[in-house]
Order: sequence, then C-alpha cells, then structure tokens
Amino acid sequence: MGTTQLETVPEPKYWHLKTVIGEALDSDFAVGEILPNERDLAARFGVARATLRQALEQLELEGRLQRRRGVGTTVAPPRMGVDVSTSTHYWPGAPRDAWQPVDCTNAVPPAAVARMMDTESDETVHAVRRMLATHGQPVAAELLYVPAGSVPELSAIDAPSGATRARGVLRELQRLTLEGQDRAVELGSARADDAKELDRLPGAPVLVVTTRYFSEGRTAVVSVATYRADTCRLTFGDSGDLEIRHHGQERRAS
Amino acid sequence: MGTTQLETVPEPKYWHLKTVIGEALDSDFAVGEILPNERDLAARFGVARATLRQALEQLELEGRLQRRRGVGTTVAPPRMGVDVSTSTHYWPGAPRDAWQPVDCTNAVPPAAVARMMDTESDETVHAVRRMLATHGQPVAAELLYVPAGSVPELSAIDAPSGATRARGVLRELQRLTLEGQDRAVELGSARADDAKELDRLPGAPVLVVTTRYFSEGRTAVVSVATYRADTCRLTFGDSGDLEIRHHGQERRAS
DNA sequence: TAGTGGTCTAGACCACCAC
DNA sequence: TGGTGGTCTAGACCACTAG
Repeated sequence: MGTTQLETVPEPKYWHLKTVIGEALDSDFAVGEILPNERDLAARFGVARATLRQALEQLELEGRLQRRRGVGTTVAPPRMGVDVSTSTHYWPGAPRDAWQPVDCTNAVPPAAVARMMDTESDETVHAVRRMLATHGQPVAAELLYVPAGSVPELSAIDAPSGATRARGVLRELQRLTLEGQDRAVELGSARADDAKELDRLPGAPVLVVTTRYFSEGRTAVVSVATYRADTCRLTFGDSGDLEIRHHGQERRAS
Repeated sequence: MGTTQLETVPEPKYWHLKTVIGEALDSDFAVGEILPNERDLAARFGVARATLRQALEQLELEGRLQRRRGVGTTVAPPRMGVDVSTSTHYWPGAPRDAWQPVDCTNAVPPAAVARMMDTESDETVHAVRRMLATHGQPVAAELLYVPAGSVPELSAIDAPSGATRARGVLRELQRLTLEGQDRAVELGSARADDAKELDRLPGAPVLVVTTRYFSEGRTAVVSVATYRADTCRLTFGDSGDLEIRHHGQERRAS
C-alpha cells in the first residue's frame, strides 16, 4: 500500500519511561540512593502515578530498584550470585551447608510434591523449613519434604517440632547414600508465609527451585526453595575447577 | 464463622481474588477453556477492572492463564520442561542441538557481556541469533556472542550475515575444545526484539540464562538465552542418567 | 504526625483479532 | 465491525515507617 506510516508505532508510555529512568539510574544515581517519590516523579514526567508505577515495577522486577512502603524507592545493588550448582552432591544439611534450619512439622505435601515421591497422596511427611541469608539479608526460603521412610531412626527423637527436630531430620538424612538429584527452576509468586520470611509482599516474584534427591532407587527428599527474584541470580558452576565468583565490576559515574 | 475477627488482617482484594479464581481453575475449567472477559469477571466479583486484572496478571505470571489481546483469556497447559542441563558438554550448534539459527550480524556486545569475555569493551563480535521452539510454540530466543578470535577460519566465508553465516559460525565453533561452562539464571523482562520473536509483549517476564563457554583458557562464547517464564520450566538433569518428564513417572538407567 | 509506597475505583481510549 | 485485552488517567484511601 502506498501510504507511508512515517509516524511511528506508539510505544507505550510506561515502556519509554522505564527506558528513560533506567538510563538515568546508570548515569545519575549511585547504589542505595533514594529516588524522588512516586507523585513527584509522575508529575515530573507528566504522567499519571499508575503509569509511573508500571515503569518502576518493571525496573524492580529487573532488580534495578528496591521499593519499601513507608520508606521510599532506592537504587538496588547488583544481584548477588547464589550458587545452586547441582554438582555439589550432598544432602541438605551437609557440613558446608549455609542454610539455617528453622522448623519442622508433620504435613501432607501438596499434590504436585506427592506426585514426585513414592508416597500416598495423603501420607504425612516431615516438612523441614530452612532459610538462607547472606549479609543479613534473607535470600531464600525452603521447604523440605522428607517421607518418614527416609529417616527411619528418627522416631526415637523426642523433639516434636521446631529447629531441634529439623536438625535431627537433616542429621538422619546424612546416613543415606545420595545417588543423584534432579532439578527444575521456574518463576513463581511468593506465598504469604514465604513472602513474610523473605521480607517481601505476598505475590512478589520468586524463582522456585524444585529438587529431587534420590537414594536407594527412590525419591528420598523433595525440596522446594523459593529465591527472591529481585535480588538473586542463581549460578550453576560447572566442572568444579572454574571460579568466577562475584563482582569485580566498577560502578558509578557523575 | 460465628466469631468476629476483630483483628482483621486486611488481605488485599486482588490477592483474595487470585486465590478464588485459582481454585475455580482447578475445579471448573479445562485446559484451553476460555474465561469470561475481564469486564464481566470484574462485575461478577464486584471489583474494578484494574483490580481484577491484578489478579489475572499474577495467575498469568504463575503460568496458569494465558491472555491474548483481541482474543481472550484461556486456561494455560502445565509448563513444559526445557532441558538446560549443564552436563551436556557440547558447543552450541552441536549435532543434537534443537536450536534454530536465525541470523548473524556483527555487533559490539553490551558492557555486561564484554566484561565476561576477554575482549575490549568496544570490540565487535559475531552475534548469532537462534530460536528454540517446541510443538510450534516459540520458547526461547538466544543471542550468542562469539569473538572473532574464537572462529579464526571464518573470514573465508562470504555470507556476510543471515542464517547461512550463523550456521557457519556455529560450525567453526565445533573445532574448538570445550573445557567447561558456567551458567546463571535470573529473572528479566523481554526486550522489544525478543518479545516479538517469543510472541509476547515487551516487558513480559522471562528467565534469562547466561552461559559462558570456555576454551583454551579463555571465554570463547557468551550466550544470553531468554526463555518465556510463563510457559517454561528449566530442568537440570543430573548425572545424565536421570530422566524426569511429567507426572510422576521416573526412569533410571546407568 | 507527615510522608512513603500499596491498593482500589470508575471511567476512557487504543491495538489487535475474528467474523 | 464488535469484542478482547492493553494502556492511561485523576482521583481516593490505606498500611507502613520514621522523626
């Protein structure tokens, strides 16, 4: 058709805003610096606050901003790398494990988890809760589902719940021979309980890492770990001998 | 509910809505079924359309719904597992590779990528574009950055760009010895070009998998692959002998 | 108490798709 | 052309944090 469509495909405002603000972050702001509040920013860019928020949400999703109710919006530090390499063939709770046991209860696992184990769908299992934190910041919350059959000697322990029992379950686990594991990563939104422990609002985006641990030809443990997607980058080191660990990058301008 | 909950925890409406609709999806809807339109749903639940949309966005983020402009909202099938296991020690473009070369240009890599390679920050490299699709659905878009030094024999090729040149670069790569790789997964939002190829809107949530391939003691290739977060689950099989594939069936070998 | 981000409303118009 | 989801507005009130 002859007509020329010179004047442009209309890029959404929030998308353009995101680009503009993102560039400003690179050039004019330092990590930790506080941005003007949303009402001011919206006025400055001549858009409604909802539109401005749509741009900020994107930037927060990408880990460039951090927003806290009652406080303000700050420039986020680069995401921290969290090693989840599958090549470390250890049970949860092995000596070098940085996870912190929090609690242990009996529960029937969600259907999706029960399907991954060799249990009846209504069988109760040990549910061990653990947290991972670095530099004082909560990073991930984990729920380990351990069928009673995986820790047969545990019944002698009297702690009915709590961190003590959690440690007991993990200790018993070490007696088994780990034959392999199998892992999946997907996007999810934080459940209310996880969100609270991760210091985020319910529904916050998280990376859900589901791991199956195999022993004696069956699934001995299923782990569901939720990592804060805004602050974390999951790293899978390979071939063991390569070390790249984090940030040697400079920052800053102006 | 005789007792009054004086100490009400005001759960946000959109959060409650998400739960209600999510349960309805489980019980009353089949995969592929079309939901009522947003205006009707909002009216039915007695909320503003924006609030209803907030709930739908969450469900879409979790891969439970699929929304298409001009068409409607449908119930999404379970996420497909995409194997990205690092234990397959092959170069991109190796014989079994399901990725489809699309294009190849010369470009200067983004600063973050240049930092991972042993190149000057303004050095141009081969930028190979590839797509991954399963069942006719686009799943991921990849950009491979290949320094000229990694494919020294390539200059003889006359195709200056396009899929032919892309295949040429990948073919040359196979001559090198792959010494290791190193991988990171994080949440991102689709750039305009990726979004288009993935049949999504710009800003759609994606899982960004960054891989470094090492050869001869240096970084030979950097790959940045963006997977649709709504439809994909990244799987990392371990020790090569374990296969998962959906719904509880497990197989062993070795 | 003042100021922040989080939620919610009731509209409007636009881009896209199928018929 | 009619119906869908996507964008945008200009308000309002709430929950939280800090001084």
